[in-house]
Amino acid sequence: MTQVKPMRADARRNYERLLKAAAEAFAEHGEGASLDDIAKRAGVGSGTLYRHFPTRQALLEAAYVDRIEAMAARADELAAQLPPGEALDEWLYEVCVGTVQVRGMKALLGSAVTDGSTAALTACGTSMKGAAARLVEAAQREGTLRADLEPVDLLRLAHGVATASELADPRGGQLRRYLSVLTDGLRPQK
Amino acid sequence: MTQVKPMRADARRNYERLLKAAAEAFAEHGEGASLDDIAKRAGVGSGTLYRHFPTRQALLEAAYVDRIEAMAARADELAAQLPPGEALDEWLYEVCVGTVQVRGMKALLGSAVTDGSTAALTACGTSMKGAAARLVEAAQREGTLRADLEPVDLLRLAHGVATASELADPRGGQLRRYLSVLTDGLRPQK
DNA sequence: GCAAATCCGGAGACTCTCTCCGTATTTTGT
DNA sequence: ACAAAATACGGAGAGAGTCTCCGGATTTGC
Repeated sequence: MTQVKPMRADARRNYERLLKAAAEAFAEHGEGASLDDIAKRAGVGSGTLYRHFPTRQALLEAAYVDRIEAMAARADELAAQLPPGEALDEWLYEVCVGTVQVRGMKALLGSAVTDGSTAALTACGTSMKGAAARLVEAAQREGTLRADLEPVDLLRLAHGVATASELADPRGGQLRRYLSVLTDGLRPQK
Repeated sequence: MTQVKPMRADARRNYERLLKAAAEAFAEHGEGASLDDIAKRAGVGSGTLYRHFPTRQALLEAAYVDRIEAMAARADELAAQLPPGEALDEWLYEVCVGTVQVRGMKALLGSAVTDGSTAALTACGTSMKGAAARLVEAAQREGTLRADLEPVDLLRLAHGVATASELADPRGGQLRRYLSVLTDGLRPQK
């Protein structure tokens, strides 16, 4: 699923530089980092940036695919070593931590689970939904997760908890407490 | 707690016009509406806008105080006609609906419950926290609400649920379902 | 090595925010 | 009623970003 035609050498070089510059800039200034500034850091014209990454989302995603894939992979690790319900809880926690700690991640994960967004069919959205689906199915089978929720619902709710926790403390000090409300609410009620 | 010195006549007139224009613009374009455009709609120079409302938050708050106060008052109405736990649930639902339906409200309520924000001590923040506090205390006394949550925590969590629900559907179609996860999680667990 | 294909750069047109200060309006004092 | 003092107005313009456009530079294929 790589380029049909391989990229021209200079194009590939600039692409890589942009990715590196973007990662730095997003880490430093958050999702709102200046795009022209990223181009400058990469030693590239702004036209080049916009050609490779037509939207901020596209750049954000390209800069963070690795982390996203790691998160998704982590779901299976947890599934292998914990009972389904606990695996899900722990995974949601880790997702929230990533959302809160990695600047720019929130916007990316948010748009990945936004219904109707053109970004809905992005790679990272697919990975995360897939990972969530595996945990969700197991937990529902086990009976420790309400049956009326789909994988994407959990991702959205986790996003909401991360948001709430940022209101209290940008560094996530309240995350565990807020998340526990969510995880309690995820259990089937008698 | 009105102006110490009464405002000059033209100042008051412009203030009112700005408020009306702002309400329209926020309703139309959301919290990000152009401020210069609001000034233009009001038939006023941009300097005048910034003099009356130094920040976007200030304008947002001034434009929506009424609604916020109504929300806060609604808490007491509900408390008077429902058992504490249900009153709280219903109030949270109404707050979320307002958050989702009234464009610009989300930003306002969000900053009102943000710790460390200078906006933390705004009038609307105070009203909402006060209203929440009354419901929370009653519900905790009754034993239908976890003891480890403060009023402001609930406002933040509601904000998170509203956010999650917007990811699914900007018109709030999933709000009830998502909120039910929160309200279930708010019960003390055995 | 050369033509064709591809990609680059950055000027520039827009949009938005926010400040500054000469000018205009209102209020006050008599 | 009128001048002086107090107060408020307005909009030009600086600054920061976004995003496009296309003449010119690079790379590739042969």
